[in-house]
Amino acid sequence: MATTRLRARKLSEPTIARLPVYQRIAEGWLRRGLTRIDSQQIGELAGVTATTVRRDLAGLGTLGTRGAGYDVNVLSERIGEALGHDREYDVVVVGIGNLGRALVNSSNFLIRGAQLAALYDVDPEVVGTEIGGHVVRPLSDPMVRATVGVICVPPSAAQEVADRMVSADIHALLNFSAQVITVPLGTAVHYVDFSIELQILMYHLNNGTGPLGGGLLHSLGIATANPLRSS
Amino acid sequence: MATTRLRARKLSEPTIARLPVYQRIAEGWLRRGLTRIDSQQIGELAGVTATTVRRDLAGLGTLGTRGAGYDVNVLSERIGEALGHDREYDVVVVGIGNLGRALVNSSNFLIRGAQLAALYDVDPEVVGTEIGGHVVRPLSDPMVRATVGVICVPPSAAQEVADRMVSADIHALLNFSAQVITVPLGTAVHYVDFSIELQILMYHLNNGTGPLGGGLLHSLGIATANPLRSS
DNA sequence: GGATGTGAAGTAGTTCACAGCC
DNA sequence: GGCTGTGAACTACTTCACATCC
Repeated sequence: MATTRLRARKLSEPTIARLPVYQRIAEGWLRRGLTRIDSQQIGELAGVTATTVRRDLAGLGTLGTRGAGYDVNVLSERIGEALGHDREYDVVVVGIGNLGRALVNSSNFLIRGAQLAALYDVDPEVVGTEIGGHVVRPLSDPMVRATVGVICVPPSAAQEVADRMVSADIHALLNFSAQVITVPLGTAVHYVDFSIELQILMYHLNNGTGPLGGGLLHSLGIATANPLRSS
Repeated sequence: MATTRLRARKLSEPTIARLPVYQRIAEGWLRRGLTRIDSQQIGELAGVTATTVRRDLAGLGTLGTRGAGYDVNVLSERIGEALGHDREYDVVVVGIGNLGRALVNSSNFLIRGAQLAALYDVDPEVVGTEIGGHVVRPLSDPMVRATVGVICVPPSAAQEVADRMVSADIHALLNFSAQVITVPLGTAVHYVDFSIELQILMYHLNNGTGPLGGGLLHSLGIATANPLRSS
């Protein structure tokens, strides 16, 4: 076997969450014409220590050069490989309100192998309109084949939409509704909840602790989302 | 000193991120007319173990009843206190595109003490229109007094907006733009990045690991956002 | 010289297992 | 009997410190 492919050393969950940030930083430097970066610089931009950066990157194999840091091109490429960006992921979005529209139109959402497969909504005003190069379909239509389902509907409709997606053999859901949903084992649900971020910020404001207070040098920010398992 | 008020046992970061979820669960039961819940049930709904739930809640003082679980009313109230929901937080939102609109109109964003103070945008088409009961102001206007600033502008404008907010004495920022920003020490920045959630999902899809694979019983979901410190 | 990559140490968070109370 | 609250054990992640290589 070649030594290059399949270095599937399994990455830790915190590492996986940081890699996209490092990649974005690398691309930023690339755009500005810079070719090398060191762990110290990445760390400052990402808000973590240089050691953490090095350990995270070491998990992808040897990709730095002792004494000279990392080549931003190599860096970006290897992170992409590790995260599986060389594959294509078909994404369906259900619920084309402001949020759904924001996601579809964002230059930052459907990237890195993720491509839009279809849009659905129930509102007759919205169905038939074209957004992001796709005509919005009625939710009553059969659901197209896809790998990832994005739920942007009001809480009351979230479970039903999730059920439809699971029936359509979609086993990775991104749920933006403030609604805990239940799915069969083997289906992954990631929750994105803006209000939780806000609440965490409020807690720290209220307590003078954490990222706010003067104390800490590297204010490690906090992530949120919430998981679920099946019944 | 009284034993009740100011049980400021400092909570761990993961705990803080889970409390809003527990609270939402409690309110869901309340709405359905149920009055008691146990750690097992909360855990199943939140996607964590019962032990974790109990340890999290123990941090708020004694609020359960041995043998009988938790009173959902008390639960919701105490979590609210712990997170500082009894105070009011003025929020300004800059960038009233689809995302800004989605946030302001969401029934889930400006809750629990957070209240909208002002909206800003640069687009003359948008300035002057009314959204969520507030007239959108031009960004050139002086920034109102507020506790939290929400950044929903394109990446290229993010740093400038952040600078404006910091000048206006806003020290807690929620950044939805895919742009790493720099702020003085003492200012907290939380990043919300949809694409990172999607990328984490893609990683797991690609590796059959984590929340997806059959193995784990409680698929612990993963949070994202990213922190930063100053220069 | 300078920055990576990594054993070893330290810290934080989770899970076990059970005593304590209703 | 049942479920909470918690010391003790364990696991995971981070940080230190330095040998290693360019």
